Amino acid sequence: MSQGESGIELDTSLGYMLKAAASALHSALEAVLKPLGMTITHYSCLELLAQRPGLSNSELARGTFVTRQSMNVLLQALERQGLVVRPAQAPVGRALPTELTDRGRSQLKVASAAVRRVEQNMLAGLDAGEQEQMRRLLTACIAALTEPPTPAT
Amino acid sequence: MSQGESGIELDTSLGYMLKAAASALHSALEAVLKPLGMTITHYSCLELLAQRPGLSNSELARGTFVTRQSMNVLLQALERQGLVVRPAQAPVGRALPTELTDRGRSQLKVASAAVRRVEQNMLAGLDAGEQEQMRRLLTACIAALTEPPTPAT
DNA sequence: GCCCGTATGTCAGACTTCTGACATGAGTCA
DNA sequence: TGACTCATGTCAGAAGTCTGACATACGGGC
Repeated sequence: MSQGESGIELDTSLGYMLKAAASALHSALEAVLKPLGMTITHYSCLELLAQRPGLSNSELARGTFVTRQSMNVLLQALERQGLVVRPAQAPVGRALPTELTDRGRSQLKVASAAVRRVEQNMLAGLDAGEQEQMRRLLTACIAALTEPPTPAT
Repeated sequence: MSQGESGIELDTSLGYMLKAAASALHSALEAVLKPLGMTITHYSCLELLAQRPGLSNSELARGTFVTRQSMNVLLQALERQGLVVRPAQAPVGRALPTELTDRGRSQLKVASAAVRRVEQNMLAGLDAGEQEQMRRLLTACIAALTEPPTPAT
């Protein structure tokens, strides 16, 4: 069980554990959203639009961690289903501000409740202090990965 | 900026932050592995085999968080490239124990070093205590998501 | 012994996301 | 004004992963 010290120790590697946690969350979300006829990206897009109405295709893509091409495909589907609307012409530049329809808002309401239950379940064993600590740690990781590779101080 | 209190607050949602962190890590890993001609799943498979030689297709799939069908496609490719080997016949049951070849080990060595650098960069701002705390928190989240949905105590 | 449930390996097709490419519009600067 | 850069929307094709299905092998209960 211990013959490869040159590699990364999977059982304690935070990178691996981060992937494991994200994967577990992904599966749990998929399980509750599937009965509602929604995918995770589908839900994420609606949730994002509810909190920040008028986001463009590219902005939605960044917020849901997919490419703008993928988001474009999804938005066209959501538009066909009457869940979101986009103006035929851009008011400024090329960006098309997207808005939720009543139908989109009502679908989101059900999904959002289900997602919130999953998140609360995930955090059931953590008190407020631990949750705040976790926010701190994740924020630090994101910043370190996003910012310049290795800024020599 | 604040008109939707019915949904999940994205800026503080640990579910969203978890996804953001995993996405940032994914991008960073992709960036260092691509020049080596490897994908993340490709690398994960090799790393897993280095630490636990003889894992079967299904076990590798679980360890890398993909389906066994996807892992099967990958394993066939790795076999063609001479990075892993599998016996033609199963020694017991149907499971085929997979092993790294010398070529696989040598490719992994380079990739593993690059991945370790990314992980260390991610954790650069965290001391040993904070890293241990993060392990605890992530483990708790995984357990809560994996175990029974909501066991009433 | 025999049936059944579970786990595995594998093939085939569909779906999702990605990469590559192109055109449009805004801003900067000479 | 004109050239350049950057961001955006969109189309087309490629790559990766998933779902569905089937055959095989082990183990338990009858």
